[in-house]
Amino acid sequence: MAPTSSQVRFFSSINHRLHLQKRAVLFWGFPSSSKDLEIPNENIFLRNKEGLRPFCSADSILCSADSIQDISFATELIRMQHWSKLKTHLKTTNPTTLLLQLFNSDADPVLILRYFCWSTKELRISHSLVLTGRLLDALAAAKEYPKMRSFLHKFVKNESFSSVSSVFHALSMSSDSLCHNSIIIDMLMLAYLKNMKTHMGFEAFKRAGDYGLKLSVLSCNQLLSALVKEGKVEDVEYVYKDMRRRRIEPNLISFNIVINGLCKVGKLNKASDVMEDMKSMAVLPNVVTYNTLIDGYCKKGRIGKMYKADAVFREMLENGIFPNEMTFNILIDGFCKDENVSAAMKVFEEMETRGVKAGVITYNSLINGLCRYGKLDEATGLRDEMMASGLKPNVVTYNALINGFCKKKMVDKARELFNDIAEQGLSPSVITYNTLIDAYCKEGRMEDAFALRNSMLDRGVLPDVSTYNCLIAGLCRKGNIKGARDLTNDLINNGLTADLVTYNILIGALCKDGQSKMAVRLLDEMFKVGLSPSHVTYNTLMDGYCSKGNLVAALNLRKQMEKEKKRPNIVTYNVLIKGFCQKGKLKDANMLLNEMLEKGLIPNQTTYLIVRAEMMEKGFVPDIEGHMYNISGSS
DNA sequence: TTAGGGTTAG
Repeated sequence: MAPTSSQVRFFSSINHRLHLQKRAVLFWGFPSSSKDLEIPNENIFLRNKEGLRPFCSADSILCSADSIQDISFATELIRMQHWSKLKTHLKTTNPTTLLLQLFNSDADPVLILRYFCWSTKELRISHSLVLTGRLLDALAAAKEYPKMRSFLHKFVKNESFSSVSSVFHALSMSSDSLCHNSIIIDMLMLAYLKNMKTHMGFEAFKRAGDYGLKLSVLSCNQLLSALVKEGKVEDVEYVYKDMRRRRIEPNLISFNIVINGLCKVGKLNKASDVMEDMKSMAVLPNVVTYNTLIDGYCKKGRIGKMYKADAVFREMLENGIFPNEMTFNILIDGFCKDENVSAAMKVFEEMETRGVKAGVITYNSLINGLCRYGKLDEATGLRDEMMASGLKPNVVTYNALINGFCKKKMVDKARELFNDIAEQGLSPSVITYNTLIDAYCKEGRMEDAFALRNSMLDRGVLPDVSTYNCLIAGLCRKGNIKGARDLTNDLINNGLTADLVTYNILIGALCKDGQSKMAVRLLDEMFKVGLSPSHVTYNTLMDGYCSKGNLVAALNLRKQMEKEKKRPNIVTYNVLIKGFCQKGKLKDANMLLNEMLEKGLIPNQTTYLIVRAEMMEKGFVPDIEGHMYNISGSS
């Protein structure tokens, strides 16, 4: 069989490509030794005087009567799955040559696939990427899509060394059908995504564009969704723009995913823009779109966020989209977290007016809101109301209540609720344990805390990094820094990773102990392990330096913080103002106070207390007359 | 293939 025109086109640069291929080790299977990594020569086309000619061509294989008999015999063995007989047959025939013969004889692609997989597994043969591409092309031509999917899934799962670029390269060598290659790459991208190899899926998306292959919206949506879950919103924006450039029309789901991604990182204006985009493309926002945007404003909005969330809700109603339970849950939770439980209760009433039934999550949000502000009787009452309406509290309901009692320092009452959980046929979650463990630690009852940690192990609930953080913080409060360090090592030995909170706790403890230098070492360590220090980290360290009177070091940290694109917040100013006041530098403190106000930061109760205690009592009148109203905050 | 609730650090 002569090479096709595309093969000729391709193989005009075969020598160069083969050289590259050998260097890049392009295989789909499992090499068992370095020897297996050598390129098999069955695929090599040799240059002769006439031009290009396959080494294993029709002349050399299929024109001999023996070969035809051989291939029919082998095909039959594969069809019957007589593998031991085929193994005997292969003592005289190279397995890869047989594969080529199967391709050239136009055998049923499903049979070729069967042989391909068997020879990979049983004979430990690593078929080249090009041959694998050829198999996929044959399967695509036969529209054997489920088989392709399952093959690609296994390939991606087992393949640990083939780069995305090598796969594309090989595919361009093995098939000249844009249509088949598009289908193959579309499925390959999905396989990467399903195997949690999002970065490879993203690369496949980009390369598909370079190669002019068309991807489906469905697969692009999966990519967008995976990127959102990994928090890679810049990549989400790239894919979204590129989809439009490549004329892959985004559908409602694509828009919803993109809006969600943007909302999750607080890019609310961009999210609104995307909503306008979709309208201009005649894709009308649905209840999910509105819920996503409302939730974005609730969770990531700044000043007046609930006003904006409510405005989006009203717009939704005007556009004739009916809110569902989730819409109300989002608003209720938003108002509760905005310290406005009464507004949340109004939404709860509106929900009923509009005929939307409250669910467990609705009650949980309200109960949690009430608990956060110490309204335990109302919270418990709502739990009873919930049960009366036929809804069964779940572990989240209990966690909210337990947390409420713990915050009110009623730990024994919280423990009673904890015991109720099992009676109700529910199981405490790791969060239930963490909440109680933290409460014990805060009361200094370390023995009870550790006993609870042990009992969770007995019940098969694995402690997570938060469990350790609560205990580490407990030990630090007792001044037991060594114990805290040991427990941190224990955390690591148990296969967990210290997180931002762990570092903040340890840094705080070291600062409190006067060991600011050691604390800064931990800050450096954070960068090394790829953790980004937060406001809490910097503020804690600055507080440590200020307590030691080292204002220069504290101000340097503020500079470093700003370099890291962290704008000083209210706590930063409170820490610095307190530091300057304690050093008697009241004018500097006052300058900081004004700077804070100029930046639009509204001083809180702590600021007020510092100013009153440190400045006014020393006879210094802060230059903030017009702002005193703000400073007293609640006045 | 898209949207909601509970824990830890200043």
